[in-house]
Amino acid sequence: MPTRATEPLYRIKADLFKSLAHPTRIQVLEVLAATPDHHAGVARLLEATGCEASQLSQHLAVLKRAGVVASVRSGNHVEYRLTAPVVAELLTTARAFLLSRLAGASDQLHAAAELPPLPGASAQAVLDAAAQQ
Amino acid sequence: MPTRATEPLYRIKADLFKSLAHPTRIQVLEVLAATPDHHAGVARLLEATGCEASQLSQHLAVLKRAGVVASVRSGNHVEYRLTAPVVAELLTTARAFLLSRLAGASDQLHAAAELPPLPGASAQAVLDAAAQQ
DNA sequence: CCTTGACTTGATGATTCTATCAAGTCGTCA
DNA sequence: TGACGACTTGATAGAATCATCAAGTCAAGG
Repeated sequence: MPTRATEPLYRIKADLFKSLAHPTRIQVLEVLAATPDHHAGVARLLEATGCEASQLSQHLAVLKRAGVVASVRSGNHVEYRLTAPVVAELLTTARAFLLSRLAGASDQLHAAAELPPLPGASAQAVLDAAAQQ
Repeated sequence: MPTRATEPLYRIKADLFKSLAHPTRIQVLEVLAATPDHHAGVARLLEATGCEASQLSQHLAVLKRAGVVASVRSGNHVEYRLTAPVVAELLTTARAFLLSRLAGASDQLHAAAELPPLPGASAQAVLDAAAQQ
């Protein structure tokens, strides 16, 4: 039970976003979301983030406390996994927003300059390009 | 241009989530997302959040810096709006996760106790009930 | 003009987060 | 069993965030 039942939803939601509000933790979730079964070992996360073991461990603890990931000990090492596929959706939605913001800003600039957008620089093109990774 | 182009995406994403990581800011976004055209005046936000004007203003500034909302001055008062509909989607996805977590926890408890779930307490039922608000 | 209302901006102490380093746990293998 | 590897936990100094209060801007209305 990661949260108290008596807390209002907007507070719980804020805590969820707070658990995502760090670059290293985003990197971790991106790695997990990128694997077919949404899990990975600590070693994999260590090399992906390039940070110190204890630091990674603390960030993983934050994600675990938030109920975003869960861990399983497998012999001498530990595997982490997303607790729900919708977590990956959260990341892709965030990316969609960021890309729409870039595209929107670009469109705004072009509109302000009263020039047609460059070929391959439209909002859709940006999204298409990004979809390839 | 809310962010530098040279920053890696995971850092930009973390900054986005950081801008959402406060109860008052979530309340603001919920109010905006709940209106048909995704905008509302400061007075409306003030009464919805119940916080002091200067405090609200600072939270609005955070959201604006993150590019999540934009403001328009209309005579003597100011209107805020979501910069993109996908922001609302971010909130509903977060809620979907929280609900799936509750439902999942409930299912786990039932499984652990080796008892059948109560009628109306399944994951789907929780989601259905929540969909009504 | 100048006052008043609606917001925003600045400054400051208190709380919370983060990175670093030391120490601890828990399996495995010699 | 006892040393090593893989992680986790604790402690602490430094950085960032937040709430509060004072002061500032800006557009109507008198």
